[in-house]
Amino acid sequence: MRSSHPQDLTTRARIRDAAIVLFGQQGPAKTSVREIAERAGVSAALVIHHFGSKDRLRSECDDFVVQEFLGRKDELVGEDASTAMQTWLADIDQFRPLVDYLARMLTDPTPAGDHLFDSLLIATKRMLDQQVIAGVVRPPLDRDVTAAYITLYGIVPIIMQGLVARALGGDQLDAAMLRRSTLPLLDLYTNGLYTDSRILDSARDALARTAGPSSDKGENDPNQDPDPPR
Amino acid sequence: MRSSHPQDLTTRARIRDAAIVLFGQQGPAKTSVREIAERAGVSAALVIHHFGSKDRLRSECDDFVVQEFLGRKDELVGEDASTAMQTWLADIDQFRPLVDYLARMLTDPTPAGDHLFDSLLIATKRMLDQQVIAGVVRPPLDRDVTAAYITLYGIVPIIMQGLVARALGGDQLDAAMLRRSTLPLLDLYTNGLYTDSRILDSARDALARTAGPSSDKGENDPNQDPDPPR
DNA sequence: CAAACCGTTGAACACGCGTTTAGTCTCTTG
DNA sequence: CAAGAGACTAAACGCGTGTTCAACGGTTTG
Repeated sequence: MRSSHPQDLTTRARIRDAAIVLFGQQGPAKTSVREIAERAGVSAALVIHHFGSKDRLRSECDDFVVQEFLGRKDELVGEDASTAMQTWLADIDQFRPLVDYLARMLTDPTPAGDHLFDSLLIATKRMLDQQVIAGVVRPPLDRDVTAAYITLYGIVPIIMQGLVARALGGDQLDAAMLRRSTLPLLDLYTNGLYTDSRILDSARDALARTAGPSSDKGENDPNQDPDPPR
Repeated sequence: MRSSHPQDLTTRARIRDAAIVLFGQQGPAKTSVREIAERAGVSAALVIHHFGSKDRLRSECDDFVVQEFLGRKDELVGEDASTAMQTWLADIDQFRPLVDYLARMLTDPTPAGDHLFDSLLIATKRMLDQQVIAGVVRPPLDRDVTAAYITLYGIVPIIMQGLVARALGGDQLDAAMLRRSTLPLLDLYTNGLYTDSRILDSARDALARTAGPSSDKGENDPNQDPDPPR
C-alpha cells in the first residue's frame, strides 16, 4: 500500500497486500488462496504457512486496513475517522485498494466491519454534538437517528462506488466526480431540498394520527416526494 | 412470496422462492444448489432440471423480483418505482425476503441490478423535475448529481439494513425504526443540517481557488463538518 | 563441520461444489 | 393396455477449493 516498489516489502507483507487488493476487488468469497499467491509471486502453500488459514489472513487484512484508516490507533479516535475518510476519498485514485476493501468490510457484516462502523458513528455523534454547541448545526429532532443517517450518507460513496459512478456517467468513481458532488451535497445539507415545510408538516400530521404501532393501509399518502425520504 | 401456504405453489415456484430467500440472506455465492433444494423439499438435481443451471436460476430470480417490484411491467415505470419502495419498506416485515434480494442485486453489480438502479434513477429525475416546476423543490445546483444522491440515499436503508439497525440499537431493520426515521429525514430534506451557509460558502471558495484538476495538499481544509459532505 | 532452523515449494488429500447420468414412478394419451 | 412424457431422485463425475505433507536449500548457531 505505502510501498512504491513491491520488492521493498517482506514476502508476508506482499501476500497481505495482494490479498487486500483481491479481496477488495472481488470479495473474499470469490478470491482463492492460489489467486492471492500468484499475485504475490509465491506458492499457495506459503500463504497458508505465513497466515495459518485463509480466514486468519482475511482477519489480518481487516485489522491492517482499519489500522491504516484510523491511523495506527486501536481505540476509537473520534475526529480522525471522518478526516481520514475525506483524505482517502480526496485521493481515491491512490487509495482505491484500501477504499475497496473498506467497502467490503462495511458491506458483508463482519466483527471488524461492525467495529469500524461503530467508530465512524461515534465520531459523527461527537462531532455533531460539538457543532450544535458551536452553533454551526441546528439542534436535530432525534440526535441518534440524525447521526446514524449522516454517517450512512457519508459512507455511501465508499460502499456504492459503482452506483455513484454509474449515476454520474462514468464506470469508476474518481476524484472529478467527488469534486462535482461537493457543492450540491453541501447545498443539500445547508438549504435542504424542499422550498418549504409542507411535506414535513403533513408527514408529522400523518404520523400523529396513526400514533399506534402499524400502518393503516388507507392513509392518504402524504409523501409525494422523490423516493428518498423514509 | 405471495403464497400463504407453500403447498399451494408449483414445485418450480417453491424452488424459486427458496432461492430468493437464501440468495437474499447469504448472497448467491455462499448459497449452494443443494441448500436451495433442501429448503424447497426437493433434490438438487431437480433444481437443475427445472432451471438448467444455478446461474439461470439466479437470473430468473432477478427478473421475478424486479417484476414484483416494478409491478408487472417490463418498461421503466417512473413514478411507480419510488412508491413501490415506500410500500415495501413500510411493510418491511412482510417483504423482507424481497427487500434482502433487492439489496444483493444493487450491491454486487449485475446487469439486472444496474437496470433496476437506472429505473430508480430515472424515476427520481423525473419526479425531481416535476416538483421543481411545482415549486415544491428548490432548483438544484446540479440536477444530475442531486438526483443521483437522492436516489442513493433512498436505497441506503435497503442496502445497509444491518448498519441502519445497528446504529438505531436493534439487530434487524423493522417498521418501528423506519417510522422513527421519517421525521428526522424529512427535517433534513426540509431545513438542511447547518444553521447557515458558512460551510457551503467556504467550500465554494476553496473549490474556486483550486480551479485546476487535482488537489493541492496544502489547502486549508474547509470542511470541519461531520464526515458525510463529500 | 554438523545441526537446527526457516522460507519455500510441488504434489497430494479431502471435501464441497455444480452438473450429468441413468433410472423409477406417475400420470396422460392414442 | 401400451407407449410416451414429464416430475423426480440417488449416485456419480469432474473440478476447484483450502489445507497438509514431505522435502529442498540457504542461513544461523553450537
